[in-house]
Amino acid sequence: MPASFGRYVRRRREALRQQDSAYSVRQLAQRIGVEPSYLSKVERDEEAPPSEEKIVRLAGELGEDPDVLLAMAGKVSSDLKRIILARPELFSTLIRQLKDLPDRAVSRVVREVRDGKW
Amino acid sequence: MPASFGRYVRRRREALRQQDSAYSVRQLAQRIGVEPSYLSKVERDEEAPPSEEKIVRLAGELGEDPDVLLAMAGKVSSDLKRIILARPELFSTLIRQLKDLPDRAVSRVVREVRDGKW
DNA sequence: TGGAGTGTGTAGTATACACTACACAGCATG
DNA sequence: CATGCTGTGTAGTGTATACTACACACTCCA
Repeated sequence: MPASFGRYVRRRREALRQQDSAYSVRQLAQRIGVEPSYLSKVERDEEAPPSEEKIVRLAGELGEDPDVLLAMAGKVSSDLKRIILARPELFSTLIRQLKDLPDRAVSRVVREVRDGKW
Repeated sequence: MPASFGRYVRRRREALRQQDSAYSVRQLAQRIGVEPSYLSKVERDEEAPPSEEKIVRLAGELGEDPDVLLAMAGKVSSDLKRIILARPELFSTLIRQLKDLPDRAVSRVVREVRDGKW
């Protein structure tokens, strides 16, 4: 099973808290715009992960990649969705083709596209 | 604006209905597993599109690409989601890179990956 | 002319999502 | 010893999702 969202957030927050008292549940909750008790429950996986917007803000505060944090919450960023929805046949085919390729191969595609004259 | 989900389904169903009386609201609804009145409202865009499962069955009945029909409903197939969620950094980067490339270029990537020795 | 099939209107429901509001106990420190 | 901060428990809320159940009017045709 993948590391749970809440557990992961709690670890990150507590790590930052060592250096910076601004990372209490209360203060962090305030900065991302939720109630402390809610964040507390989320961190203990007693509540489901919050909305995309809050997760993105959380990622910002924790210095994490929003896409990765969203993934831990089982969500795909809505901007990625929009890209796929704009050309569903193309992207569906491509993504399914890449499904079983190793990371190295996918990375290579990423690089080729970035550098390339496609 | 994109063709609405309901309108599109209705057109498809009515087209098939010309040749085959099995494409009444009632019969089609039964085959996909919903109430006729619900399908009727969906087709008139009075109700939001149904769940992924029903849309996939609908696509099957109408001879449409499930991914395309799902896209019209603003949904990304859950199996695609799972693929992305398994490797969020990689797929997020790739998809964003492909965002502004023309269809031709994306198709080319699709072909290269299909044929290629990646 | 009545029985089957057509689409549709009204009303209601169960579940999930994404939270808030408030209270409370424990610790620390000035 | 009280003030302030820590995390957390309980209860409730508004909105969306994804439908069902039933009834009604109309048309076709045997």
